[in-house]
Amino acid sequence: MAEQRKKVTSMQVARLAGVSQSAVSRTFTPGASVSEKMRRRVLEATRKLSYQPNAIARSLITRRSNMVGIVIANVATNPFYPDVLDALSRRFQKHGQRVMLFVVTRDQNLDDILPQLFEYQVDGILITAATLSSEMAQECERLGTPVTLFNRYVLGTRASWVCCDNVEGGRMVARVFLDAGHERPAFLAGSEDTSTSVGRERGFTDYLQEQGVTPLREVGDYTYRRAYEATLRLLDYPERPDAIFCANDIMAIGALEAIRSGRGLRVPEDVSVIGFDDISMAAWPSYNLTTIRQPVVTMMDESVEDLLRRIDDPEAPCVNRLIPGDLVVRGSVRLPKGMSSGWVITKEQDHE
Amino acid sequence: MAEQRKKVTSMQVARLAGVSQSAVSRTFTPGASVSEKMRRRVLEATRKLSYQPNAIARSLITRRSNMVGIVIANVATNPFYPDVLDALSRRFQKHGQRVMLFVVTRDQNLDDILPQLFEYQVDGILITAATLSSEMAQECERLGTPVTLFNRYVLGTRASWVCCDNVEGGRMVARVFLDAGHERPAFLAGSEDTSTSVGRERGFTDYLQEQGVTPLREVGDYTYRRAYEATLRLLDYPERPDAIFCANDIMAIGALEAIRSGRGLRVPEDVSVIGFDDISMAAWPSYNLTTIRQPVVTMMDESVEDLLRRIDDPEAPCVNRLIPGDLVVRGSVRLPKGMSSGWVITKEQDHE
DNA sequence: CTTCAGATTGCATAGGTATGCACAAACAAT
DNA sequence: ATTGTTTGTGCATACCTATGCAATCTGAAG
Repeated sequence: MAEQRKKVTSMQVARLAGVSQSAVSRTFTPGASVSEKMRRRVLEATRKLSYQPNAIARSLITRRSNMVGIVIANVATNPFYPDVLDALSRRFQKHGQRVMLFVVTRDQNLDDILPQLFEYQVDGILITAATLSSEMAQECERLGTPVTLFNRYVLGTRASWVCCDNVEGGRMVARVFLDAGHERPAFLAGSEDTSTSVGRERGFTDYLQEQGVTPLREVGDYTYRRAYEATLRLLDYPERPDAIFCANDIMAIGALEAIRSGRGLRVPEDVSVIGFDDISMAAWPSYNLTTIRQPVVTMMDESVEDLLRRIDDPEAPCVNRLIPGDLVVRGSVRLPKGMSSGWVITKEQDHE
Repeated sequence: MAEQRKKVTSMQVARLAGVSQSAVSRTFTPGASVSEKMRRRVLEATRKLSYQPNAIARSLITRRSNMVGIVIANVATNPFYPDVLDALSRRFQKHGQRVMLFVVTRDQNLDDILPQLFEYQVDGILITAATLSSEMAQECERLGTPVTLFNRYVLGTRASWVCCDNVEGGRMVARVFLDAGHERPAFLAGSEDTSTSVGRERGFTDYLQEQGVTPLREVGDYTYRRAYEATLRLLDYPERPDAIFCANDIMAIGALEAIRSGRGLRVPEDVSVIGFDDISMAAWPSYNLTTIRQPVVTMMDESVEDLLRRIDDPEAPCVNRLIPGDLVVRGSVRLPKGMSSGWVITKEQDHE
């Protein structure tokens, strides 16, 4: 095998096989019309030259890059998202789409990220844990690039979104707290500007208000550290809270650590804690965290399926899905009568 | 602004501005020769049409895709890697390289992944936590695509690698155990086929053997769950180990949980535990894990810098860097005389 | 006014592949 | 043998941008 520095092209393969360049192309195009004999000759020459089709050139002419953009935030701070990224990316790979990845910070503006995706002619964009400005949504629409939001939503734009029902999740938590006899619940918010934190808070607070209770409140910014500090502040209130709902699990774990190690209190005897997500750490014995489980598999299935469908058919309608989460009962919460640890309670079920 | 479904090209911009297509191209090529007047006219037309250069077409002619491939394993099972992915991807973005991501399983063969990267003409490849077959290494070399391995190494191929000094890390751990008076150390291996686990074990075991001690051994496969189970087995040995070195932190945490919650023993009174990586969870009060800190910032800086350099200059030599890690002393280990929790001990320092 | 250097611009082509179209070949049905 | 049908092949072109080269322009020096 000769030393070849230059890239080998379909033309060279064609020459070696004594056929036209079209024949080579067709050999690598599924469904194209090629005789078995020709295919064999082409593949033989391909092997000899170690030819590799050039996807860039193909994309240029087919106007299909077979790349999707994934934009994701919090990948390093919230264990929920590595799981999501892993699974999403595998699903796309399986369907023959390569992934162009952009890692952003939560507050970063996507207005300088999306243009880069457009430059590379991605077939679709999946945005996770970040928000789409309405100008950018409009730009996507103008270019005909489908966008799907995972765990965020936007109204009034032609974008799909798949989201856990945060409001209902918040309500479920409030109800458990009250049913267990807690009197001074608190909410530990994530990032103020995220629809997830806002939704979870609204469900939680609304339900409590309906029952005449007003929760305390601190902000943990969706990080372990800020949640730890915020929890210490909560515990120093004159009327110390006896139950804390944290807007995600990683904050709930920060809260647990602060309660036990920072203030020497016990969970759930002194303070109950409930989180949101059901990351795998939540089940570890040290935390044994009660939480709202995001229906993450369904969410991923639906968002990937939606994006692929809209790539194939630009006229396909957008999907807006709100999927309920389940309450997973573990040891970090004082139990209401008739409820046991290990239960998984869905919205429909009643537990009284 | 008119409804335009079709993609707008540099040709249309040129027409509107009354200039040649070359002028448009030069306007968007840094360092090209364009007068200020012309540039203004082109930008004006660009704005009017919302023109966006097509990176695919550009790549085709420049033979530079400005994309690097990142191949990563374990992203969902080991919190160390989301951190790495996050940081690597940001670094590449900052240097104007887009990231094409492939998430693989540890044991997955890269032989069907790398060709996909070649198809897309990536300028370079960074492989993390996965191994490169020698045929593939050769293929990369033939194509002139630089490859850098992060936390793995291969010998005898033209690939760079940047790696923590696993052997030396293992030795440091062995030494701490013996200095603290432990008599029945054990090693909890990661995946048998990874150079990281093998290296850490060799350093650990060799040092112990030199001192006449043979450690027990189980396999935790680099996952929390398997490590939990493996630790239970270790603890059931007739001669129960009094110190366990886990090949990474997530396994060490699994071990801690198994020791405490699974068997009701105390750490470090009954069993000392040391991990490897220093993920952020290691510092959480519940674990307070002594560990070998991977010099991850240096490792990332060097591997990114290496890859970018070799992209710019194909003749640049490969880099093979073995960077020592530091021992971070926390509460999960019985302390040798004269050593305190909170210390960070580097290889050079002596601690006796 | 002439000359010349330097800056700017357009022309034409290249980069590697896919595909419509026309044509050829093979084959079946009369 | 003739016609019609199906299948396979090649030619030529399109996709969109970057760039070498020649042509033109600008302005300063002589």
